[in-house]
Amino acid sequence: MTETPAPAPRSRQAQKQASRRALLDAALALLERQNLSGLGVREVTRAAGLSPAGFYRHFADLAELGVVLVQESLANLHEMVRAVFAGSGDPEQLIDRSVEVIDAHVAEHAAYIRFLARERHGGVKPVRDAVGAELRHFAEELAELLALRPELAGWSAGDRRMLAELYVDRMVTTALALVEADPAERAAIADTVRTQLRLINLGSRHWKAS
Amino acid sequence: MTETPAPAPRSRQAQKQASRRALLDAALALLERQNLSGLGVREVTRAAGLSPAGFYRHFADLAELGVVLVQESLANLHEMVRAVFAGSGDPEQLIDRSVEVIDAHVAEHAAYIRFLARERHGGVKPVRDAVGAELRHFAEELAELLALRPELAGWSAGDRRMLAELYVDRMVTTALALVEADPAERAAIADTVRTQLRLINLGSRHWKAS
DNA sequence: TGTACATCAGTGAACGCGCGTTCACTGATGTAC
DNA sequence: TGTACATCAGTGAACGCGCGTTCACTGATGTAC
Repeated sequence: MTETPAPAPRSRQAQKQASRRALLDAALALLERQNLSGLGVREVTRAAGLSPAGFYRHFADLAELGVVLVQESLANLHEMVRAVFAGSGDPEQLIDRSVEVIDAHVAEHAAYIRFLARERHGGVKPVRDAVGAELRHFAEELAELLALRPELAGWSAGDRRMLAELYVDRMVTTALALVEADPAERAAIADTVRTQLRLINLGSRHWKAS
Repeated sequence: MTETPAPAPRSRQAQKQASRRALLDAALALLERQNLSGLGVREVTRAAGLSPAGFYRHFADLAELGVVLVQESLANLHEMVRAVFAGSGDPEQLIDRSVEVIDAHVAEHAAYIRFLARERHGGVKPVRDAVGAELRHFAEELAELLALRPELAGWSAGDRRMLAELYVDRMVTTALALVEADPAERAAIADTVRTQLRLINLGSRHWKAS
């Protein structure tokens, strides 16, 4: 019989980080099946392997934990959209690439997407506000990227912003639809959104800035 | 001193209806500030003026009550959209009228709209499914109405459905944005969606059915 | 019209339960000398 | 390197509380004769 190795001593900081991570992960997993407002402190600590009181070493309450999850959910969104726009410039290719990226992102981070869908209009105000602020920020970023595109030269800032919101909204809705769909439906959803984005692109090509 | 009039005797049926209505209204009011999954039976009966046990004379649980609220939320949607399409045919006027109707509807039924927003992706499956089914039904109805429009003659059923989903989605998102906005922002939101719908309309005019 | 019985929406008390939060504590990690 | 003290993440017990649900009941409404 081999001996169980003595537990490697961990720095206090690293140990605390690990517990915090465990709480966040446990909460995220539990939130796949319920709302944040239905979640309990004891439920989370039980799943994370801590005592109930341990929770308060990391967060004042579940809303605070929720806001952290919102930030994590949207953290890599910005690099994603920049990556899409960095490539070749044909709008058709851009649309295809966007949909691919969304599809891959949803597959990889399903729990985060579901969480955002639940809490975007959910009953916990600080979390709801955090989601709203992040999405607005995201639309701004997209509007800036649209300003660089030759086919939109001469558009007013307001019109660019309007178009950015239209795109963001379509993408968000698609992500939510994908995460709740069974695998068989996903290809059809992706097809539909591709067509819709093409139609929007067609409209913007014929748009006359007022 | 005038006498308090003796309480008018109510039929049992009418009395039961009134209690049921009180439960639904109390729940709807409470749901403006929280999720269905955070709502309690005792909380609802307290607000409705019944004893906790009284709840079970009307509903098996809160999910059942929630499904009824979903149906009520969307009940007059269909006549609304038919009324919009029944009028004069110019697409621009149609867009203006649609936005006006949404705006008025949101103002009048804010609590129902907020409820739908919360529970569309919420943690109570029967309710979530009910919302999804109703919105799908709504998109189908719109697709049928689009089939009658001369400017879309020759479109495939699939493309009409795609366009209907795009419109429905934009309208739903707008309704949710309006209900959460303060009055000062509402005009700007309505302006933005009008512009977006015009752009989509422009795209569909140049759409070549494949 | 009057009387005797049936119905059933709503009650109030009771149950066991899991909740959020607090508290003094423990013991491993970290630090000063 | 060794020793004495400080820190503080995590514990376990305790608290009071409101919850969902059940139950036998009450009394007004409804019905049969």
